[in-house]
Amino acid sequence: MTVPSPEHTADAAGSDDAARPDDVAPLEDVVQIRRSMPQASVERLPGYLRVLTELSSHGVTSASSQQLAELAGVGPAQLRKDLSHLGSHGRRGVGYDVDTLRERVQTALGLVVELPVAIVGAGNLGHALANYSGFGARGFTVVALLDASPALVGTEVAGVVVEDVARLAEVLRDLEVAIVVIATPGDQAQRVCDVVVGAGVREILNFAPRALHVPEGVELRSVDLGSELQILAFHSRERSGRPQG
Amino acid sequence: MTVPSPEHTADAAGSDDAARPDDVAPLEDVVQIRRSMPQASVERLPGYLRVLTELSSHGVTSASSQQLAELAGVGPAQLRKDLSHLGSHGRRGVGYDVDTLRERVQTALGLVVELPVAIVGAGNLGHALANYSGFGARGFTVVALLDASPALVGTEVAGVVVEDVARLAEVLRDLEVAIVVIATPGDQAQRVCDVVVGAGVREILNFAPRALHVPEGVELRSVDLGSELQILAFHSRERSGRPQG
DNA sequence: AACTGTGAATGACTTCACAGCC
DNA sequence: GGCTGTGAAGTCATTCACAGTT
Repeated sequence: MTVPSPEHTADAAGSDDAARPDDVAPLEDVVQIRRSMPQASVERLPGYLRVLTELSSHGVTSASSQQLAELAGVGPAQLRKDLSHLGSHGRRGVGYDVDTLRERVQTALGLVVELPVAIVGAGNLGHALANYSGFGARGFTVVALLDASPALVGTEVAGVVVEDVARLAEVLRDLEVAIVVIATPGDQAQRVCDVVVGAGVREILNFAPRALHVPEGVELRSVDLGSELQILAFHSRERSGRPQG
Repeated sequence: MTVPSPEHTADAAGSDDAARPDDVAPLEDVVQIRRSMPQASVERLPGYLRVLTELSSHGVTSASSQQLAELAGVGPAQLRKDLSHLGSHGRRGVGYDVDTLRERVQTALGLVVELPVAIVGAGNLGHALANYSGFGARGFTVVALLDASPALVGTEVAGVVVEDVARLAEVLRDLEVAIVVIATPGDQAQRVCDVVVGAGVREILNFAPRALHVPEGVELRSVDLGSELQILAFHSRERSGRPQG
C-alpha cells in the first residue's frame, strides 16, 4: 500500500525513518475515497429502484415514504434518510413523485448506460447466471463467458460463445468489460481475480467460496451460497437447542 | 407510526412451541430473541469454518489469530473477538488448535447433523442450486425440489424428482425440512413464502428479487444477484463520473 | 517473547422527534 | 392535517491497546 502524501513531509525525503518512533501522522488516513453516501444506504438503493419501477409500471405516480418503505421492507425514516443523500426530491405534505425519483435513483446507480459484464466459470452456477434474465432486465449485458474446460470452450450459452479462460485479460480489454463475475471453483478464484485486476477491472462479484484479496481501490463483493445456509443453520440451532454446546 | 405486524398465520402443528406467555409487554422491547452473539459475528463464522477446514485438511494443527484472519480476510482483533463469543479456545502465547476450533465453530453453526433443505423453483437458478456441490459438502442435503410448471414436475434433477408446488406444505412436513430456498420468479415469491411459514419452517433463503415479509421469529435472508451488480455499478460510476448527477 | 481475551474508545448506522413546508 | 428532511440521540460494530497467560 503506497500512500503518496506530499504534504508536511517535505524535508523527510532523505531519511526514510526505519525506526519510526512516536509518529504523529497516520499516513493511511489521507487516502479517503470520497464516500458521498454511506455504504449501507447504497446497498438499499437497488431495492428502492425495484419498488419504484414496479409502482411506475402499475401507473402509480406518487407515493409517501411510508408506502415505499413498506414495499421495500425498511423503516420510513431510514428510507427518507437514504434518499436525502441523493438530494431533496420529495414534496413535504405530499410524498415523492415516483417517476422522478426512479430516474434519480437509477442515475445514482450508474445505470444510464448498459454495463458490459463478463462471467468466468461456465459450470452450473455460471451457466445459470448467464441465463438469468434479471441481469439483462436491470441494466447489464453479459458480453463474455469464459471457462477452463475444453469441453465447454466453443459451445454457446445464452447467446454467447464460451471463451478459453486463458484469453481472459485479452477479452476483458477488447470488450471493455466493467464488471466481472467469478463463478469458478474455489481453488481457481484468486488466480482469476488477479488476472481480472491486472486487466484493469475494478468491480468484481465473487461467488466462489473463498475470501479473495484485492488491492486498494477495487470493489469486491462476495456471495457464498453455502455460508448463507450456515448462517440460517446457526439461528435454527439457537432456537431449538440451548445456546452454547 | 403504525407498524402492522399482526400476522400470525394459523400455526396448526404447534405442540411443543408453547413458549409464549401473555406478556403485556409495551412494544418492540420484549420481543428480543436472545442474541448470544452479535449478528455480524455470526455472519463471519462460515468463513472461519471454511478456513479451519482447509487448514485441517492440509495437516495444519495450530494457527494464530493473525494467520487465520489473513486467510479469512478480516482483522486479527475482529477474529479474536468473534471467537471469544464461543468461549475461550485459544492458548495465550501459542494460538488456536485448528481441529478443536473447527469442531467448536461447526457445533455453534448447528452443523452436527445434516439439515434437510427444500428448493422451490426449478428454473435456471433452482436447477443450478440443486446441482451445487457446495451444499452437500457443507452439511446440507437437498431433499426436495418443487416447481409450478407441469413440464418440470416429475422430471429428475440432481437425484431428486421435481414435485408440484401445490404439494409444498405437505412435502415440507413429510420430510421435516429445516430450511427452504426460494428461487421462483418474483411475483410468486411472497405466496410461496407464506405457505412455507405456514408449514412451520422458520429459516428461509430468498433469491427472488422481492422484499419478502415474514412474521416475527422467522429468519429470512435475501440474495439478489441483480442488486449486487447494481451496487458495484454505483461504485463504478462514483469513480469515473463526478458525484451527483 | 508471543499471543489471546477483553474493556474502553472509536466509528458506523439506525431511529427518534420535530422544525419546516405544502 | 400530512409529510419530508435532518440534527440529535441511541444502538450496534469495529478497532485499539494492554493486562494476563503460556
